[in-house]
Amino acid sequence: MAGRSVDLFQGTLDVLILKSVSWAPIHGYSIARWLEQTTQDVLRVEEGSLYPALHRLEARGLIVAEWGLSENNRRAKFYELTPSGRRQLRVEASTWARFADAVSRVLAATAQPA
Amino acid sequence: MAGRSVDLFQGTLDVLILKSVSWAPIHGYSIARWLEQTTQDVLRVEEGSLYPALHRLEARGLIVAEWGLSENNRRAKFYELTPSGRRQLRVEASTWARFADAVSRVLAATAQPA
DNA sequence: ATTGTCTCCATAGACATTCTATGGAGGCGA
DNA sequence: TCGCCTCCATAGAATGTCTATGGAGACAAT
Repeated sequence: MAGRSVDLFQGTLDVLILKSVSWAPIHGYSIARWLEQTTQDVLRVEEGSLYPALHRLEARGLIVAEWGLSENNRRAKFYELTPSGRRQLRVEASTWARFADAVSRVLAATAQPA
Repeated sequence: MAGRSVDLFQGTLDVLILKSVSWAPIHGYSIARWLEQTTQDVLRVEEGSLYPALHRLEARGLIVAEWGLSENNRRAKFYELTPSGRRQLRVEASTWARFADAVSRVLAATAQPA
């Protein structure tokens, strides 16, 4: 059980993607690799989740895509944050922090009130 | 925006409930109140989510129910952890911790690797 | 040249969970 | 008796993630 990865909790993928594309244009496959690497394989994003998510974010105008060539000389779509996407990243990161803190408070509670 | 509550991320409700019932028999309505109170209204559990979740957990044998009378003299179903539920609480709490830590690591990252 | 492996994109379909909306019944106080 | 609060419950919609699958091109090895 020690090394298993964790299924994503619904709603977290978007903010993870927004963060991944917040520095420089990056393609989908690379996003997945970076997330796995950064989290030591705790977060594993399946392609069947990733690409629909990217399309959603693009449709909402939070990221924009452009075709290019990957490091390995392959056709790849590079995504980048729009200004609106950058605002959304801030919002969702702060929402996540509030939420995670609240859950932690519950799980750390040692007794219930009267 | 400051005081808004956060929709639950799918998958977190179970562990919150298991924790809520981990001390003494408690009924559904009271679970919702306790969660709101403990998280200063950040986590708000709707009844349409709560009761189905309780039934799910009961069906899985993680909690057991017994009818009783509430503090206000009303008919209420009191839930309690089973031994199997207590084990599950440990598992899910640890899964949550791993997950939350991984997400935090991503959101705190300041640069992407080569 | 052929084969295999890896990269990269993509879609379909199943599945689980949470939400909104709604209803009802009983206790209690005004 | 009227209204509010407590407590349980279900139906239906919406959403997002997963598994499974496919395809095509780059590159290395044989």
